[in-house]
Order: sequence, then C-alpha cells, then structure tokens
Amino acid sequence: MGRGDGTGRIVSAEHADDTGAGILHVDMDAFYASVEVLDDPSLKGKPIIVGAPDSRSVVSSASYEARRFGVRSAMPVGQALRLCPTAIVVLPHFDRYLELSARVMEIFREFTPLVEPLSIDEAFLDVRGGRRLWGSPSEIARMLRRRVLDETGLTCSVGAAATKHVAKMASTISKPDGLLVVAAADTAAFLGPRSVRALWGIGPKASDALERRGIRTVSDVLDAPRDVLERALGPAMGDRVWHLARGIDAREVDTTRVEKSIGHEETFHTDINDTAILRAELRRLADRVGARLRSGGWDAGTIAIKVRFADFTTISRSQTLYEPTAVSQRIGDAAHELFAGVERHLPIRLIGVRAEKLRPSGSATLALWDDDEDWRRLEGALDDATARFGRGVVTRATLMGTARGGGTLPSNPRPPRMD
DNA sequence: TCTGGGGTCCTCGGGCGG
DNA sequence: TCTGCCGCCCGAGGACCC
Repeated sequence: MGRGDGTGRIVSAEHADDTGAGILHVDMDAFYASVEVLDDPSLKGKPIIVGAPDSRSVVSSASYEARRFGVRSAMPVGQALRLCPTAIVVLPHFDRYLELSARVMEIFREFTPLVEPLSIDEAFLDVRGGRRLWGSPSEIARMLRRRVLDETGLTCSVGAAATKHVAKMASTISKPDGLLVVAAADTAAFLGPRSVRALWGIGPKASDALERRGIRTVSDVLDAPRDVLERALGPAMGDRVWHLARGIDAREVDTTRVEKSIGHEETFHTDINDTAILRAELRRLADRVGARLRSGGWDAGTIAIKVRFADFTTISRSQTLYEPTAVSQRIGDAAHELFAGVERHLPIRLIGVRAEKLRPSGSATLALWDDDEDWRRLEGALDDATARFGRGVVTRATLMGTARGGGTLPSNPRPPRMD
C-alpha cells in the first residue's frame, strides 16, 4: 500500500503513447481505509485511520484526508492522532478486505490470465497478448479501472510500462485514482529525475549509503561506476540497482509464486517476563501456524522463533526438523526448545513462530545411500519429484541434503521410494 | 514519536565434506 | 595422514515491502 499523500501526482493524457508498455501494475488506493468508507458511507470525506486505538498499535492504512495531515501507514496510532486529532480510528476487518481483494483479482483475470498478485491490494498484469481482444495497454488499463470502480466501488491506480519495476513506479506516482503510461522509449527520461529512494528495494538505509557517495537520483546512479554501487549496497543489491536505473528488469509476470513461509507473531500490551505465559503464547502461535500449514497442504522443514525484548532488540532462533511436519504439537515442542536456549536479559515485548522450508504435505523417509547406483536413483527421484511438484519445490540440493541426513522427501500422491 | 504483522530476500560466518 | 581450498548448507540478523 502506498504511503504518499497524493501530492505530486502525475497522470497520462487520454491519448498518451503506450508503445511497448504491456506490463500493468494495479494498486488499490488506501485499500483498507477505502473499504471502511465503502461499508460505512458516513465516513466519506473524513480522515480515517485503520488500526487499533492502542498505545502499541500502528496505522495499517489511512484515507487521503488523513494523509494530508502527515499521517502515514506504519506510524504509531498515538502519533497519527497528534498530527490529525479529528481522525476517526477504525478497527480493521481483514475478512472483508480479503473478500474484495478476491473480487478485484477476478476482474484482473478477465483481462489476462497473466496476473501476479503481489499483496492483498496490488498485482502485476501482462497484457501484451490482449491487444486484439481488448485494445492497447492504456485502453485495457482504462477499462480495468472502470470495471473495478463499477463492481466494487473502489478506485485503483495503474502504471503501464515495459517492465514490472517501471510499471510499479508509475502507479505510485499516479496515485490516487490515476493512470500513468510510460512508453518503452520514454523509460530513461521517466527514470532519470527520480530519487533513488523511488527504486524498488531501496529503503532508508540503502538510500543513505548512496547519498553519502553523492548519489541522489537515478541519473546519479547512471553516472556511478558499478563497483561504487556494489561497495555501497553489496554485490547483489548494487547489481540490481545498476540494472533498474537503466530500465533493465527481466522479471516476467509470474503466476506461479508459492508461499515460502507461514508465521504468526504478537506484540503484548505490556512486556512479559513470566515464562509460563510466554510458553503458553508460543503454544498458541504454534497452533495457528500448524492449522494454516494443514489447510494449505504443507509440511514445514524448519521452525523459527522470534523474540523482541523491551529495548526492541530482536533475536531469532531456528531449527531444522528431523522430519517435516504440520502437527501443531511438534511445532510447539520445537518452539519451546528454541525458546529454552534464548538468553533473556529483559522482559519480552513480542514473540513469534514461523514455519519455513515448506513442502507439500506427506513424506517418505529415505534410507542413506553409499554407492553410485543409489545416487543415480536419487537423480531419478529428483526428476520424478520435480515433474510432480514443479521446479523450485524440490531441488537437487534439498534432495541431496535430505538424503544425506537420512531425512525426508515429499511423497504425495505416491512416495518416490528408494529402498 | 516510539515503533504491527505478514512476508521475502540478502549477507555473513561457521561447519562440513570432497 | 595432514592441510588447504572450495562449495554447500545452515543459522542468525537485517533491510525492505505492503
């Protein structure tokens, strides 16, 4: 969700050139706050803060009326109310947001099957194949915005460009209720004057690191030697920024993304030191994680806990399970074991449990192998499992790792047994 | 002002096996 | 047999996004 207040908004003219701008990024405007207004029209035109009226709560979403006072999401509610004392604080209704999100994604899929939801309120669409049926990218974007408004009562903003990254930047600039088209040939002119902070993945730390080297805009990035970027940001991020600044972003719209972890965490109303309460809380969080794993058909290979102390220092501990599981009891046992190893110097503010290394549920224990024939069978098992579960779910590394450890392998619907 | 909860990705250091 | 190198995996922490 955007955190801006809509000042500096730029939108495209009716017949702007959209050549090569076949990737759309659609972002709902102040989504949670807009849904609350939709469901209670008496809130229309008023400053709305979605969050809990609690000293430790932060703003989940704010209407544009509240943003004009400087209210932003992720800001403590208390601070938001000091900036905008007339704001109305509304408790979130996540089920309702999910329901409308599903409806909006359905509308997107009527225009193209190539839809990549990024979060509850935004998605990338590849509409390059839709010209004959629907028209040019900007025509599709206009129709789509109209459909979303007519069928849900909500507004959205759309960026259209040649790449995902530029489309996302364009939708942000067009907010709220806008459309900004960046033709492929205009990409460099569009990017050049933007702040480096506008690049996807550049947050406060990275922009500080660049600013210390005099790099403030995307144009400055173009002038900077690659090794300067890599020293400032690390090799991976430096390389990515070098490419993004040039409008190079080879990522396709990916419709097959799967969850990589499932977790729950909770900040207490007051910091807690009582071990029995903390252990009970871990158990409760483990139950929720287990329930979600089972409903999604996943087993977790690793369990991690997170502990935040009163002074906000945060630690995590994780443990790879001998056998993947979705059983809440085992997840809770692992969480307790990890927690027992944590050195506690202060009361605890937040505690969390996360399941990682997800794999389809059901597993077969493999024997250890020690001859070449067995390793050849292992290679066969990799092909077998990849064909069944898809690339990315089973890799040679994970398979060999589990085999070495005498671990487990996904086996649904039929175990690729080696013995 | 005093910092949520859901995630993803990257880096770094240590252990381990070839 | 010992040592160094390399690659891989794991665990921890941090930055970032919505």
